[in-house]
Amino acid sequence: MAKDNEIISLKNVIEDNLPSISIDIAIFGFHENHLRILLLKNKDKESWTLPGGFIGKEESLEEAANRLLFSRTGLNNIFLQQFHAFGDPERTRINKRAELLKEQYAKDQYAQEFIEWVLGRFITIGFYALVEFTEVEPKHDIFTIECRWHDVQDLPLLVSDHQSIIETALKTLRQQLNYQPIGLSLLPHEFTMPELQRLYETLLGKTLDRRNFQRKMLSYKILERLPTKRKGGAYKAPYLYRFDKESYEEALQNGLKDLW
Amino acid sequence: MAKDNEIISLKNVIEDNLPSISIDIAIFGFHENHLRILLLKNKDKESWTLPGGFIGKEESLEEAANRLLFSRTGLNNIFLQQFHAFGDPERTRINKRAELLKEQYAKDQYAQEFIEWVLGRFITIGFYALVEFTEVEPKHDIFTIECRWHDVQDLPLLVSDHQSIIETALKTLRQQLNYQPIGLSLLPHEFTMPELQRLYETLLGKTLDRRNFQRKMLSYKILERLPTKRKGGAYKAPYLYRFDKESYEEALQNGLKDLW
DNA sequence: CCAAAAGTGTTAAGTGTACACCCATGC
DNA sequence: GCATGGGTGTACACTTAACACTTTTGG
Repeated sequence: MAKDNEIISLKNVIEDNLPSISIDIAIFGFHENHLRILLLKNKDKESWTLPGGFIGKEESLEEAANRLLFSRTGLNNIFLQQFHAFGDPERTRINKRAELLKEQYAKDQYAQEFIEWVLGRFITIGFYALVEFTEVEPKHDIFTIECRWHDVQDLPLLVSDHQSIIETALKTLRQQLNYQPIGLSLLPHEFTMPELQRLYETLLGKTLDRRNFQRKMLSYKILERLPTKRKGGAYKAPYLYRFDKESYEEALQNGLKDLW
Repeated sequence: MAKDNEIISLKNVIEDNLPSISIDIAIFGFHENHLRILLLKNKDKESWTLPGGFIGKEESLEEAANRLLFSRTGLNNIFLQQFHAFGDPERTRINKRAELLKEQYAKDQYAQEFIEWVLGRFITIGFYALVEFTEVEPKHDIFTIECRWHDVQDLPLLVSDHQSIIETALKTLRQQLNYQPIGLSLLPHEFTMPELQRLYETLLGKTLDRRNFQRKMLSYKILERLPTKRKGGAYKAPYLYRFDKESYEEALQNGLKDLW
């Protein structure tokens, strides 16, 4: 049975949001040389869902996306960008999440209204976000039972067209590698050159020459080499770097002369 | 006063389409070394509007965009691609088109319903289309009094955020020059190298070296030189070329190694 | 001292840029 | 023949790609 505040929030969903339109966000993080994506586990315990939600009647798309991103990660001021609208009429024809809710809240009038609303056709605006992996505190919502990272190479069963949304997001991410501050967004403030290289290699799906990578990266003049080195690891200690945000964004205006 | 079929069509607009979402299309053509865009003149005789419309309840975004494109140009199978969703809550706060209609159809119940519907907030999915200028037969709709080409360098007053939609479309067009069959879509089947160069120069907003342009273009192996030359003009007759569609699309997979 | 990783240097091959030259056409 | 535009060739600068060598660290 729904708790009071859940009932109220379900009722408000219809009143406060635009109909027929939703937002889904592919939230990417980078950890241990793997690109990860934040997913929510549905109550059916089988399928997973992209974080997402609806657009307030007085909210812009970007405001809504930032609000939704914050509610899953606890983060603000994150790189977030829309990349595609998904509007196949079949995409929300079967909505398992809502069907299950319908049974669960069978005696609840507001919930039933909500379920009818949410079972209708939706067009979703896909966003992708890039976050620093370690800063995220995943939080699931009332429709789901878990929120955690998945390797993009090893995705679980996803509802509706979310698999395809993720694939499009990844494709966009790769295409924009030289036009968006992707390194700055996915890595911690301080990182080593090999770490940056692993990120590029992961995103591009191929290995790069260590020496040429370093030279090219430095030639962009967007990195600041710090006096400290990373101690503790075996072998020679690598320098630490930090992005010079200003130079980075300036350089991205024309794109980092392509590329590998 | 509205004619019968207009009343019916207004009523059907609400019943047949998704609420809160629209489509606007920036239709580009290239003629006499100028990039043009197809615009509709509103009944106020002052402002212009992008071609657009709504999405049928069983239609995909692409189907809707193609239907709308056909209704303004008479063309099918045209290069058409979504590029951005515009969702500022202010963007449709003032809708002159609907306000004028409201007066005009004051005694008409269906029209009033329609006007209320259309005055609400809309999120619009922006598409851009590339057409062969000479093949288009511009047709205006019942909300407008004229449909004609405008030079993108010399745009008239536009409603709402349509100016900004056009600017975003142009920016996207330039960015995708090496990744989409833009030449093939905007030029006639047969064209000369200088004509192709003018197109690139216009899109990029800068002049290119004639000789290097030719060499680079030919190096892509996407052009077929025809035995005939363009007669009639003054001076030396240039060769005619035609895109090899298959090679072109294959080459675009990896992008035409950049670029000018 | 050795292995492994990081930093720097060198060079040949390839690409881009700027320009010189020749060809075709109309007047 | 000359002005104009179209087609081809070439030299040079610069970038890229491949690889050698040196330095640092833990064991």
